[in-house]
This record gives sequence, C-alpha cells and structure tokens, in this order.
Amino acid sequence: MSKLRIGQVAQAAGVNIETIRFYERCGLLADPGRSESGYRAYPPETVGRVRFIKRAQQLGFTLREIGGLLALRIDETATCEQVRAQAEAKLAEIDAKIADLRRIRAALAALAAACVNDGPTSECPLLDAMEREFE
Amino acid sequence: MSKLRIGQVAQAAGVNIETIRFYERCGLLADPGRSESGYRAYPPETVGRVRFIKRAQQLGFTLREIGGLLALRIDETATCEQVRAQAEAKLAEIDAKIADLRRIRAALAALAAACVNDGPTSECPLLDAMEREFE
DNA sequence: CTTGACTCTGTACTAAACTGCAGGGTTTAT
DNA sequence: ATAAACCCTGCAGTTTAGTACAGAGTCAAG
Repeated sequence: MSKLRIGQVAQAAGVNIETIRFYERCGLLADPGRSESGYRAYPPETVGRVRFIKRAQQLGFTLREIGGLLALRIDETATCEQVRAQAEAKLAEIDAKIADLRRIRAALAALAAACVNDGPTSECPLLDAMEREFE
Repeated sequence: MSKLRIGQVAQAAGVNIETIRFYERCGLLADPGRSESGYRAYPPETVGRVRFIKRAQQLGFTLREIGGLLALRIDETATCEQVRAQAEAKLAEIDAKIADLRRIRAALAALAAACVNDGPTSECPLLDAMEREFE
C-alpha cells in the first residue's frame, strides 16, 4: 500500500539513487507513477527487483540479459511456449556457469587444502592445474 | 618449446589481438619476452590463461579480482598461509555465487515446467516468486 | 623483390554501467 | 518561516574492458 520514494528504495536495495533512475531509463524498472508533487512513488516490491538485478549482475549477466529475464514475466503478448523456450536457453547458460564455478572452486579448495607448509607460493602448483583446465 | 606469436594466441583463445596486449598492460599477462625482430613470443600455456580470464569474467569476476586470483600463484614472497586465507575468502564468494545461480536456476526451471498452457505470460507468476527471493 | 599478412608502439575511440553536478522545486522539523 | 533534507530534469564525467586506427617495421610466397 504505502509507496516508497526513490531515496528509500535506493537505501533499502543498497544502491545509489542515480542507479534507480538509470534502471528506469534502461527499461529495467517500469515508470513507478508520481505523487502530486511529481516525486516517483514506488511499490515496495521494487526493492526486491533492484536487488535481483544486482545479484544477477554479480553472476555475470549484463543489464541487457537481465532485461530479457525480467521481460519474460512482463510481455503480455508472449505465449508460454515462447517463454519456455527462452527460459530453457537461459537454463543452459546458467548450468554452464555453475559448472565453471565448480571447477574454479575445486581448484581453489585443493590449493587451500594443499598449502599446509610455510613455503612460498611457487611450491603450490595447483593454480597451474586450474589454468590447464581451460586449455 | 615452440613459442607462439600474438595472433596465434589470440586466435587459439578466441579473443582479439588487442585484448592480449591490453591484458599485458593490466598485468594479467606477464611480459612474454621477444623474438629477435621484437615480436612477442608466448609460451603455449598463455592460451589457457587467457581462456581462464575470459571464463572467470563471464562468472562476474572483474579483471582486478582475476588478477588477485592469478597473483596467488605468482607472488614469491607470500607464504602458503596467506595464500590459503585468500583462497578461502574467494571460496566463500564462489559458494555464494553458486547458491545464487541455483536459486535463479530453480525459478527458471519451475517457470519452464509450469508454462504448459498457451496463455499469456502474466499467468506465470513464478518469476514474481524469484524476485521475492531477493527481498 | 614486391605484395600481403603479420607485428610493433602509441593514441584515440567505444560501449556499458554507473555517478555527479547544476539549478530548480518540495517537505519536514524546529 | 526558514534551514535541512529531500526530490526533479538534463547533461556531463568516470570507470571498466576493450577496439580501432596510424604509421612503421618484418617475414614468407610467388
């Protein structure tokens, strides 16, 4: 019910005010409507959406891709069939990312576990192995 | 043994030649040494390293962070103790990313599975649920 | 022995994603 | 009723991560 002003949204989501306006310009956030005095008046869910955008970004999705994800639930003209196709393409992408992260994770875990002596790093050849993973 | 020239490295790693030189300027790739005529002469492992950088980037690490990862195995003065501490910090970060990806994955999978009718997207409330996950 | 494909340095340009004003109006606490 | 703390638009500046020349040298094939 009670709408939020832009500063409240920004603080709650942990971003700069300008970032909120920037996302609106990019189409990632819909026009929130205005109060009588012309201030943007946001529904509380906006905070969750901004946080979602930030998280997805930290996972390597561009704003354009995130826009694609969000559009899945906005486009009234898309059929579920189209949405499912898009969602499945994204799923494959996400699975690849998870697999890559696990490889890096395994290499780092091995590194951390194997470095028990007090010698210099050059005696820890595990990151070399990690790099070879990607050849 | 047989060294590679910059164009061969770029092609093998699937990046632009300028990107290789850019990574060298940023300290992500060491000075490879030169042939008699002044051409950069790379050891073959360079290809793996460039691919590693690209993959890590697609997972949301900045070049600065990737430099930190790579430095783990280069800094001769660091003790294994320090390396382990850094590696473990990175591990936590990677685990958080994997967890986030899995949440997005689950939401998308549910979306794809549930959209079996031919109605419009607005009847698929699953991405709303995904957003609420991040509140 | 020249043509085409490659490399060099240096500088400048681009795109994405913000971030920060300037110059104005609004709201709220004292 | 006035200062502090908000908000508005519009536009310019910044950072990150490349990309693209220009002008010059190198090398291999025909």
